[in-house]
Amino acid sequence: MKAIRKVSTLKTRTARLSPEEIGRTFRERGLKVTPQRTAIYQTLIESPVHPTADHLYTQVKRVYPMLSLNTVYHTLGVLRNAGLTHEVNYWHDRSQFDGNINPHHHLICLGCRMIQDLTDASLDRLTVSSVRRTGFEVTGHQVEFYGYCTRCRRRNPAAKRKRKEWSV
Amino acid sequence: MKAIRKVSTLKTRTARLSPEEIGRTFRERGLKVTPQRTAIYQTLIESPVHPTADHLYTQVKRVYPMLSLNTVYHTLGVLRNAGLTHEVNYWHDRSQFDGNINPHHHLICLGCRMIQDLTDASLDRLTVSSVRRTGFEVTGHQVEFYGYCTRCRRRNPAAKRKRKEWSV
DNA sequence: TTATCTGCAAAGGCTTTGCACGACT
DNA sequence: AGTCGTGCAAAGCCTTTGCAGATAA
Repeated sequence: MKAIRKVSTLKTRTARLSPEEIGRTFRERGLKVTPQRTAIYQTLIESPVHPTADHLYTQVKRVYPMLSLNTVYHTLGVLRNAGLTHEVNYWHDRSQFDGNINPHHHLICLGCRMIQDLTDASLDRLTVSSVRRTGFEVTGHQVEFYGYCTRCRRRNPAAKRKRKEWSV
Repeated sequence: MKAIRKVSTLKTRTARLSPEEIGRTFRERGLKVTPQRTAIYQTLIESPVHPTADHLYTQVKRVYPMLSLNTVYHTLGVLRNAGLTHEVNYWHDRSQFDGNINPHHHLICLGCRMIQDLTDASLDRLTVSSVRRTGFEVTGHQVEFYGYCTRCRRRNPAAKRKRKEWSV
């Protein structure tokens, strides 16, 4: 596989939605509309940095000084369950280690959290030409495939699957 | 880009090294050779599941009942600094959220931990044919490019870079 | 011998849970 | 009115730090 030549874009600023649009989004998904929740979501989608809970807390607290960190966590959980946000590092609750130091990729089961190595020379050669223009120096890359392993599929077919809190 | 047709392999069992080979590996890198360390590393590289610290602790404790969890963490840190292991989810110390729910990929700065969105239709279409044979049902995927952002490169050129504890 | 490793204990940081009050539908 | 959200507090979990004794080079 050669370098990817298709158009790709780096997003430096995300969507800006009005509070009204956010309220509509919430109601569509059956979420109550509150000022804190609206502010947290707005801050999240406008942030270019994939903020932490504490980051959002600090930002939104400027507008709502009574805000508690707990509410931020709770709200993020609600947004996640509603499919309005993803956790970038959703396995944050524990570190996992990989003794394979050769380039490789991962198959990640969303059911049982199993991570399996995938070796594929084509994936090893992925590049994105547009990145070079941005000044970002790429030193490596890795592809993650998400899904369900055989055992989890047997135990829990797609039809009856519940969205796990850590799913993407 | 079409489905990748090159040979790819799923690793179900990892390397098996003798204690002597492990000892040599350690000495080559200036690490002391101890029974616990050898056992932890051997368990790590033989594990197909990308174990957690606790997982390794439980396993190795069967052979060395006096083993402490602290030693496992310390050893993993040493192995990581020596380049003998990577942390799969090296941002485990905090959750980060992404308000962009469209398919996209990430540029991750190992210097400042910045995560930037990368939209690229070609990357969106990646598939690995060999996965289908294994019974793993892929529901999504994502590419992570690691490296250094412009600011970190200016502040800390490649030549003087120290390996951060969270680097891959 | 000397640097470093191990194990115990305690601390630290982030996240979740429980509960009462308040707000949204 | 009823359900759900918010804020405070406390607990929980994982990981790191500090230190004394033990071990490898």
